[in-house]
Amino acid sequence: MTGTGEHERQRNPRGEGARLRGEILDAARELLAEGEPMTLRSVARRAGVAAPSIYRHFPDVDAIMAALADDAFAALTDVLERARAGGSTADERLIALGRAYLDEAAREPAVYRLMFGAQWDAAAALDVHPERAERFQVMGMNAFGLLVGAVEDCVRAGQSTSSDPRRDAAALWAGLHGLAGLRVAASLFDWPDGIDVTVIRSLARLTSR
Amino acid sequence: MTGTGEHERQRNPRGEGARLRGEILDAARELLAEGEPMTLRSVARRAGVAAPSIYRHFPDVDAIMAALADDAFAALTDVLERARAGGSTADERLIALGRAYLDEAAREPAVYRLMFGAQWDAAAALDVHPERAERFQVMGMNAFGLLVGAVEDCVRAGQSTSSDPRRDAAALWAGLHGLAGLRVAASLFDWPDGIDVTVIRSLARLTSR
DNA sequence: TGTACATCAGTGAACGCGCGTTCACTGATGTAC
DNA sequence: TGTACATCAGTGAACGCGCGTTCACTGATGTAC
Repeated sequence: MTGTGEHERQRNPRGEGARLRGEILDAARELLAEGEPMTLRSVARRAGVAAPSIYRHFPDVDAIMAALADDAFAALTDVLERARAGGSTADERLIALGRAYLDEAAREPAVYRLMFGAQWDAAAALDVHPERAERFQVMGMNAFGLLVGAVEDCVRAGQSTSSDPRRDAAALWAGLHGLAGLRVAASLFDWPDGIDVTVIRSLARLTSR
Repeated sequence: MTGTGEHERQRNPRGEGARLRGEILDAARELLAEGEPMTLRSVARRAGVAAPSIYRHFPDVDAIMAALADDAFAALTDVLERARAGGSTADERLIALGRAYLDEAAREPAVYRLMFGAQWDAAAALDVHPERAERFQVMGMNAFGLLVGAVEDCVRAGQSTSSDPRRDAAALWAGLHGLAGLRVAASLFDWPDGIDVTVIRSLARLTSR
């Protein structure tokens, strides 16, 4: 009994030290989701581990946040790619893509904010961690490429009047990002039903229905 | 000489103690703009004042942030109202309105994030400071009302095909919010020229040009 | 006109706390001989 | 098969620091008599 009543953590067996890494990330995600302050010590506490143990896996708290964002970018890209695969028509697929984006953002709003919330200013991050900033940019562009492709597909199928898919995909990205953010920030606002489809259809210039 | 080389602060004359309140807010705005940590002591330092002096004007740091947001909401509403007054046609006025929103957000992104960035979760804030949360909601709705009105004006003038101005104004709000946020967060992204007008025209369903 | 006093704006020192970081360590477990 | 040793996963105590908050205070200035 250590006095706190919490479960005694079992030390990981020999080859599996990396397991704690995952537990640290889970703990950080929990704190983020609960709006609790994220400090090295709070993460360690939540993970049920002494503070110095964090250093075996991360140089500092920022590295934990970066790892969280990395995972989240991968998950977002994955979700979007799967959404693009479903649906029978181009416009259905584009709408599914947009909704998947919104769902993924809503699933863990705090993590989404970490990715796109300008918590770490892009320009500043480029100075401090150029490789990290570049990786995020690449992952962001991959996701954006899926949007452009989906709009182009709709144009090709005669379901969008877009004359500049890249431009309209950028507008769509802004619309999705704004909707994702405002739905959290202005949760008391009475959002019209189907506002997500309204935004997607308008910005992608879909014609059907 | 106090050793730091900074200007010696002149104490305010008798009736003007409230002056420091403004200086504290300015200091907080500066720190926010620079991305510096905002603590009671850092604000006091920036204002050139001893830490306890803050208490004469604010009970805690959150109250300073709330005052900042209050001012910013007032400024936003003001800017939007003035934008609505200019322009000769309804659609010109709506576009001016949208651009004014974006300009105001870009002027002090950190303050804008304070207003709409879900830094303080609306639902939680409602528990802790009901009157503050309610005031923000009212001010947000005032600003939103201007958007709805501008879309309605365009419909009346035959310049928008919107059949549901409230819905389309909500979509427009999301688009503006997203554009404002992403332009800061993804500043390295190559945003197409005139993306702001593209978003406004699409979401407000403007017909002209 | 002079003076005692109240008020006002702001201070300096002190406190306890949680933080990040360091250090030498512990003790279980796999490995070499 | 037994045993010494290296490695690995994680710890506990300690440090200096900046934080929020309290307290009794200072000293200038307006006000009452």
